[in-house]
Amino acid sequence: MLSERRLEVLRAIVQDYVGTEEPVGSKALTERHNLQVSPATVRNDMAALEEEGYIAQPHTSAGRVPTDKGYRLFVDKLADVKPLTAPERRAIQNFLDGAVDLDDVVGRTVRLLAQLTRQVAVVQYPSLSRSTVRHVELLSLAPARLMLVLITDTGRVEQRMIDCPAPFGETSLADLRARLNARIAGERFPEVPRLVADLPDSFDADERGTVSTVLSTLLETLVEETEERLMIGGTANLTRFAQDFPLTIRPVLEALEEQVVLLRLLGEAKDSGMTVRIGHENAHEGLTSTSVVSVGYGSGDEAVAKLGVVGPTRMDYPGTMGAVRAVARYVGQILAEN
Amino acid sequence: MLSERRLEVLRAIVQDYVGTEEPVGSKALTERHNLQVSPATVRNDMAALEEEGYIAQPHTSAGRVPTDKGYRLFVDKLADVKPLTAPERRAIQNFLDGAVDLDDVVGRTVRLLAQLTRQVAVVQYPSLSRSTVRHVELLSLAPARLMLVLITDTGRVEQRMIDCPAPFGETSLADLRARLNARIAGERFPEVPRLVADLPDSFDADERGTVSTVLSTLLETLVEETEERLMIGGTANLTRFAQDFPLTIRPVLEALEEQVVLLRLLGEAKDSGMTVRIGHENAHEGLTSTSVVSVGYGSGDEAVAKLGVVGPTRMDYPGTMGAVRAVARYVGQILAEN
DNA sequence: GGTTGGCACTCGGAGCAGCGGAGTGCCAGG
DNA sequence: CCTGGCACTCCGCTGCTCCGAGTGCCAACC
Repeated sequence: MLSERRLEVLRAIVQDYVGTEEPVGSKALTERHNLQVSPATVRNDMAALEEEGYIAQPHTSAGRVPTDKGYRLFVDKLADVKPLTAPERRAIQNFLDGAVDLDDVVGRTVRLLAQLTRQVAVVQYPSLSRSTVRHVELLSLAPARLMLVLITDTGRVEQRMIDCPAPFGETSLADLRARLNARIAGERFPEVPRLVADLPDSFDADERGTVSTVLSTLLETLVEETEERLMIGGTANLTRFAQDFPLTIRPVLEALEEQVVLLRLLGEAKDSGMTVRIGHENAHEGLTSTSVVSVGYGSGDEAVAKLGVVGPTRMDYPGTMGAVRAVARYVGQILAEN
Repeated sequence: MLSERRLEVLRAIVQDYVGTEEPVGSKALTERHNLQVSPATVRNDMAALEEEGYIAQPHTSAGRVPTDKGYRLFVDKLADVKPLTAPERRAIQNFLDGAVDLDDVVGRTVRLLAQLTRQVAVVQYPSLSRSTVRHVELLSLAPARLMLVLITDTGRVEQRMIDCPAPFGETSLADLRARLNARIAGERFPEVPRLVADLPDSFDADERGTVSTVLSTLLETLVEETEERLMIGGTANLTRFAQDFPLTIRPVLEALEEQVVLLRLLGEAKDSGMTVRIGHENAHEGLTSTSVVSVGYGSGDEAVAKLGVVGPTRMDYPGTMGAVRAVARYVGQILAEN
């Protein structure tokens, strides 16, 4: 177990390094933090911390830099989430309140988060599987062509084109629409398959094909990979880390373009509470020198989706965590109002 | 007027520079293109081209590089749009055919375009003002809370929350919904304001307030800045130009994050035919060292929106133009099928 | 007049040496 | 266990030379 002072030294190293972006030496440490001990003592502590793998030196005669393990310890034990200032909170509120629909909410959230943290922001749309059905609409576009529109309590709208095996009359359509809504409106999505299973039986044989097609399209929207959507922003912030550039930034940009990667990233995070994944803790190899701070958000107690930021492992964790948590809270409120 | 051979020299310079990314000298030119003249002659031609402002040298003793004006001449006079290969066209078709809804179409198009051109792709959603109304849906969420859902012939779906001045009954709602659709379904959006202007008059006084609110929300969706949406992708391609990095890439990324900037950029392009804006021809200052190749796409003759790519002025114009045109065509087809 | 080879000149970039300074590890003394 | 002192390491900056690609110009040629 590390002594209290050594932890303090680690904390100081992390803070300084995050601030200056340069390896920090023993002398600078004693000057900027009043550790009440001499540089020589700090050097001994540093040697111990390095021994344990919490810090490392890039070159033999350079200062120390925290390792992933060091950041881990910092986040777990040494960092307090930094609450936002009152003006910041007001700004969030004002900015989000102007949103006109879900796309707008998500879009604004991304921009907001990117601006607050000065990092890349990722916001997931509310998951269908954790929402309830608000309404199902069926429109006839052509004699044998329907459009299915699905609306959730979180404001998400999904649409699908349907080619029917046979023409489907207006009255039958109204009938199907009514019965569908009667069964599933207000219900949670995972329940839907069970609730509609026997619906085709109550239709005439010549309509049953179309009804089945509609239902299978409906069910597909729930399992498909398109079920989960997300939006990212603030990629320009990546350019703030000018050192060894293309090498660092490129794999990150590539990873960010892969929705699948991002979804998996968010999926790995805990459902409740904030998750911080540091450097190599991220499975994707393009993201081994980045950290991901994410948290679930939702209108009620339960999270309907996640949001977070992606940044260099050398990031201001307390501040970032504070911003992420605050934004998630406000987004939850906005969703609840709708 | 420049002689035939000098134009040929300019073409060769552009092609070489685009290929090698390095200033091209007179000797290299004569070797790689069979110009049938000696380096000395080419030097004279180069001096003339430089005099006219088509090329420039980065440093006194370096090769020549095309200027924006040089690229302009190249694109206008010297370049043929390069058609895609048959496999490429098949790939496009296959890739786009799997789309399930409009978001998916746009998303796939962005990825496709980014991959084909190896540049940043921008795709605008079909503009509301150039679409026709397919259906308007009104849902009651709470006694005095409605949701308006607007569906266009291009598959776009817009939603808005509406707070009513007074509770609005189910039958009145059905009535309003029916009348709204009767009036505007199948009509072009710009006609809508005219078509619904007198609608409140036919309702009872106590309902008129809500009807007006609904209508004004409907009309707002048409003028709002959110009317135009777009999606971008392929930003990782920016990292391919490793030289003088952060300086180049950052303003571009920043510009790309500003939807407004991008919309203006696409808006400046011609409605029909392909538009190429080179370097300083772009108003936005972050984009003065990039070129934008854009074209309208649509299900019929008329363009409903635009798509394009953003890349360095040093880009393969024939290839890029070919890819952009081809993708626009296929997207138009897909939209027409829905 | 346009084209060509020759030639002197320019200048950026690679390669190398020197050195200054920040930082370290270790040791002896408090 | 802490501290000051000291020798050592090594990164990175500066200044230097040298090389070569590329140019402009000129005289000769067709």
